Amino acid sequence: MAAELRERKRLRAELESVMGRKGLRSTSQRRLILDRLFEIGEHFTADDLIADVRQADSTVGSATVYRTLRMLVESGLLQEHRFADHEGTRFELHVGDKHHDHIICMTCGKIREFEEPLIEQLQERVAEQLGFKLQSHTHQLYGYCSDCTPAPSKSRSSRG
Amino acid sequence: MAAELRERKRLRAELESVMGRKGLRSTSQRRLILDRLFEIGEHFTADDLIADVRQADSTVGSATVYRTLRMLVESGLLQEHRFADHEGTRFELHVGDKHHDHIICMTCGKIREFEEPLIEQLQERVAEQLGFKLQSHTHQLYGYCSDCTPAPSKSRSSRG
DNA sequence: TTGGGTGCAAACAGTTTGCAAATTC
DNA sequence: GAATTTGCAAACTGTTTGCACCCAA
Repeated sequence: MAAELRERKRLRAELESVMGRKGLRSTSQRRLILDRLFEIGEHFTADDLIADVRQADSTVGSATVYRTLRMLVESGLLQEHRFADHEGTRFELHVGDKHHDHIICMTCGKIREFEEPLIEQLQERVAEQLGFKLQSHTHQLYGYCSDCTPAPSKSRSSRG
Repeated sequence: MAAELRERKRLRAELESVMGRKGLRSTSQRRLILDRLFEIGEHFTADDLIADVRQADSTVGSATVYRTLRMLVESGLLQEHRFADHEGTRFELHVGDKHHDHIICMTCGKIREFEEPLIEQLQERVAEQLGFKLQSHTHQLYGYCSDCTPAPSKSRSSRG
């Protein structure tokens, strides 16, 4: 969609301004990393991004990519996720105030997003009942997508 | 509660039987690890357990504890959690079919449990709508408990 | 010119693994 | 006695850090 493209441009502009304000410099590495990152889009790992960046410039060090990722997370432009139990951290562009959670296929690893305002409401209520001021949450569903049959055995129960 | 004690005994018995069936042996290390694990109860890390076990027997190797933990997770007796983004894995006894999720205080780290059947229902519906067969989920809320004031700055948005 | 940024290699945390010796069945 | 389990140390994965050099502002 065109809206998404516009959104990306806005994000990039916003980022430039954030970096400017913080006195962070615009280097060729950072520009390249951002290009690739906006291209990949969603749910990539640091390794994914490193490989991708190195295809364009094999001299970029992984530390630079890690440092840039951390900077972007701290600037609020990226979100970190730790999906299924032993995968590494995955990153995702944090677009405006829009919020969604994820459902992940246990066979093929496909990740779909969902929004459910009712769940969010209930979360507020639960927090309130326990005397907490809710700030954020993580919520992932795991299952089998329509393309995948359940793995033969290994029944799984929910983990909260 | 007495019910909990009974439940522990049942769990232990169940475990013995599972181990028996799998041809796993009952060693002094495993018995000690189980004792301490049932004592600690919930939301402990591998390190917590290792320290605790070593207080009783300083010769137990950490590999043994890790191996035992993995065995217990695979037997379905323990659940693994990865709470806030950069903490290590935490373990919890998996009691029967009872299920709960967690809310974590961002200041003091306190963990409270909650159950919300409506949320579980909505999760089913969401999965169905996306063509997934739901198998499990992780769901954590983050906020400030009644004993803790919000940290001065650092506003946080939700992460799914 | 000067502070931030870079690549490299080493450090790091948490966890797993190879192996010879010890233990359980 | 055969097979499993152990402790140790080394390996491994994902990530961070120290440092000398480099470069954008």
